[in-house]
Amino acid sequence: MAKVMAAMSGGVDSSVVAAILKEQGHSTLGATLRLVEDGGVLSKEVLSAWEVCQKLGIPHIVYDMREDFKKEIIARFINEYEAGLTPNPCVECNKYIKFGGMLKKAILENCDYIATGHYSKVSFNKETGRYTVTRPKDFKKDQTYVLWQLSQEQLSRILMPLGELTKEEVREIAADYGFSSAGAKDSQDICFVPDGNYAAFIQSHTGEIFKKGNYTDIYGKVLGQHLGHQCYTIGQRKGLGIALGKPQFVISKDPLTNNVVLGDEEHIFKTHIYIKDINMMALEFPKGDIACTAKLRYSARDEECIFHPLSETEAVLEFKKPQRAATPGQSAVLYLDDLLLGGGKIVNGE
RNA sequence: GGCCCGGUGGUCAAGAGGCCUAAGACACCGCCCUUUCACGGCGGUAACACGGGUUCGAAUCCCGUCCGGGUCA
Repeated sequence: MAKVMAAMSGGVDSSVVAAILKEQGHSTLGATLRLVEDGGVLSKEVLSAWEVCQKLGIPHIVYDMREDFKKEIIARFINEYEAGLTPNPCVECNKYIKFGGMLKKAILENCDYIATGHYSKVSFNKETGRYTVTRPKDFKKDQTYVLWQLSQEQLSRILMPLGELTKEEVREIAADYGFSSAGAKDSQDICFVPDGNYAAFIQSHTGEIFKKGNYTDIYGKVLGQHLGHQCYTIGQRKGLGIALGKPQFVISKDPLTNNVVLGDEEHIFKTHIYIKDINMMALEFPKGDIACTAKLRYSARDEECIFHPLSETEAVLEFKKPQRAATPGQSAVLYLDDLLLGGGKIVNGE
């Protein structure tokens, strides 16, 4: 049996992970990360995780990773918005924090593995000699999208037991153990922006006050004023605060001129999406085209496309059907059926 | 100043005496969805500029006030 560190957020999923590991006979310890300025070491999340560990009779450790989180995640998040991009903080957090800093801590504790409550499967393919991620049993909860940046080294030390379970089953297990989180809601906004107002977060964090700018139509005609390009993302409809008689969507935005272009939804469908910073997981970086599927947002469906490599880190995705709102900064994640091939960051689409 | 138009919810806009306890669209708000930002689904708030008339009955007709726009010296 192995020694495993369970990443415990205090929620249902990670609590059940700890329970399963213990049940399987692994030498298990729970670990909770302090990432943001919150209720301190006695925050609700930490207490909940501690309580679960008490019930299971396993050790519980709290790691203070606020500095790393601030440097790697929050700073990057802010910089990307300022640059006119729409960041994916959860993807970065997995790469740098959960399977970065935390994995290092686990190794220091002589753990063989780190386990998380992601709904995804990790396995080793003997034929290719590579570790792979595949979609979970509960396809509705599929979280493979946020894992595309992980390296082989990281994957070799990761367990994701919830890949074999449905959310309902997880809740039942939690209830059986009497975990207080069993019935808790599982959705949330950006974890470091609890009220969901990321624009206010950036401004209070940097002391900056966003400059108002112009909404224009696709021909450049000024339609009205907006609150700063950072407040919008491609494809956005709600929250524009401007009445034009029909639904209007953000077509594009420019951080330099602070212009936000609005128009009909048809203008945001593109077939060719350029991506960069590609990480291939299930295979070596391909030399030629690959037919696969790709999804451009966490809660989007993956759609058929051809992956045309341009360099070792760049490619063009050519979709059969035009895709809605390919957004610079967001992740494009590639699949072959249920297998996560890898992914990249969207540069633009046309 | 004279004359002429027009003033309906946050915006645009139906309405031309009873069918209006006032349509619709967009916006806004709430809930759901969601480990990103978004999309989406469902629901909700909200108006006849003001004061007098006419009429059984007025957002709709008349008069005045106020406010816009135009026009004439």
